[in-house]
Amino acid sequence: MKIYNTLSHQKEEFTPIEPGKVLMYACGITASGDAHVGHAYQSVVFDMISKYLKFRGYDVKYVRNYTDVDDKIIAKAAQLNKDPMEYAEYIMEKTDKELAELGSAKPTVQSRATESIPDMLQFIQTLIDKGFAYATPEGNVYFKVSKFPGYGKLSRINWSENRDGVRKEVEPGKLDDKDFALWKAAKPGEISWDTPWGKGRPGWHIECSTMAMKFLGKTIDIHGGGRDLVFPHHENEIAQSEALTGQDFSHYWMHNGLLKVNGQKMSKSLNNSIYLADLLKEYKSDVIRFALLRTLYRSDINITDELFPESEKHMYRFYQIFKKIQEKPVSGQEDVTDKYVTQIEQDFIQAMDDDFNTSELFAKLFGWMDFLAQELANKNSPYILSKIVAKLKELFAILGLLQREPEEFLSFVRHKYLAKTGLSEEEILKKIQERAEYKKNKQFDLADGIRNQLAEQHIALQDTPAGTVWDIEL
RNA sequence: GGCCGGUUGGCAGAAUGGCUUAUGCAGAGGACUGCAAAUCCUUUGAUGUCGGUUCGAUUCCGGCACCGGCCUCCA
Repeated sequence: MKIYNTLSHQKEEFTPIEPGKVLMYACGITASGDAHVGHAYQSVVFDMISKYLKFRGYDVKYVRNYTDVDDKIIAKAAQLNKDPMEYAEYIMEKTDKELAELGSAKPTVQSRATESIPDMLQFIQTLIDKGFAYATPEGNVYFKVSKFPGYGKLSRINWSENRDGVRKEVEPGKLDDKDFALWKAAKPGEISWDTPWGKGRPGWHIECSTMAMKFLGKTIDIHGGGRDLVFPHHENEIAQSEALTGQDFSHYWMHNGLLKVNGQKMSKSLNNSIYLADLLKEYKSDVIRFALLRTLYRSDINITDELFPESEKHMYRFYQIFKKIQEKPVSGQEDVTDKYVTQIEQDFIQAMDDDFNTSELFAKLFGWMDFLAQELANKNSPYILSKIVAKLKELFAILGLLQREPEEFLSFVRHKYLAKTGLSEEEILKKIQERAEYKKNKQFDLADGIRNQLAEQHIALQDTPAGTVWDIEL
């Protein structure tokens, strides 16, 4: 299988360090606020990757961290007049719940920065001993970037020609403005840990390197995160890790794209975030995951007003097809069905093996769904449709899609829209009865009047051989 | 200013040195229907620009234009 490696800027054949095993680390969330859809994207992408690798037979160890101490958390907690650790704890619990509802499995190890402080201190001390880092009288410890020749290999940043845009922030004791903090001295009253350099707390980058090595080893197979982390976070992780061990930190670097809202970058500073909790109130996880995975994981996604509704429409149709198949008496031939099922799995693997090409996969999914719909209409279908559905459910569990009871999904959506119209099911059924009378008397104008009136409220009436039924109009 | 990425039909979004450039939405036509809707079937429509390499380029290379990201907290 092929994986796009940010280090080489191209797709590479994936070869793990140890055959059959994958060591993967993905940078998670700083617990400084509610999770937004960007966090959801990262979680969905790496969840999918780890599940697919497992499906392909790898023994996957996937570590994902929470940053539970940093400037933002301290600032936010102070603003709320809360203890920073308690505040971080609250955010992490909330986020865990939301991500679970989103359908992302817990990583093999979910680590927290504050649980690995001694490991970080040792990491930093070794860097100092090796001459890669220095402590300042203020109690900060910086990594000496000029000592690490490979600096910039991930982000291809070129310091000698990159002076203009750099923030010239005064940090006393820092020898070179490209050096970055491994350890930060605590301001009076701030949360801190005792160290040989004074009271302080970790710099941002050190925790990921430390935890990746602690749980996975000196060299790992895949390291990932959002693309906004390439520089400086991942570049700095490489520098400090490889300075420490003298070996490659990670063989493959994978970065998911970023989210935009109506064409504008979504960021903390612009304050235009869409929060996961709000999204989950409105949409089932299938809808969100489908929307996020329709494009390649490396691409940016622009969230428009149509993105989630359109995705919901597709999922509604898919579950409707599944439901009809559920209700259909089972018939068909094993051998013919098995052949089709095998083909589905082959096509699935072919798309996913190509750097997790979910876009191509969904193109095929639409084809499979069309096929099911066709065969559903075919009275003499030679296929055992429920068996095909079972295979689709098995495969799409990897993406966290189509796992629900169809009726659960359908009625959720139906009731959501019904609530918006203010109509009850009883009222609609009454109107259908009323209209049936008009129809019987061939008073089509009056019958159509009722139908149009309901249509305005996005309730569609459908005259079927079995009578008139209603459905929401998405 | 530096680095990176992008520019595919009305929109979204894959792929590819030639064979029909996916898929979804929208549009068109049809089946079905009292008429519709839903559903199903069929279908129109695109590779920013200028050069180069090549028998042949949307695809490879280079210039240009435009857009975006990063260089500062960020998934």
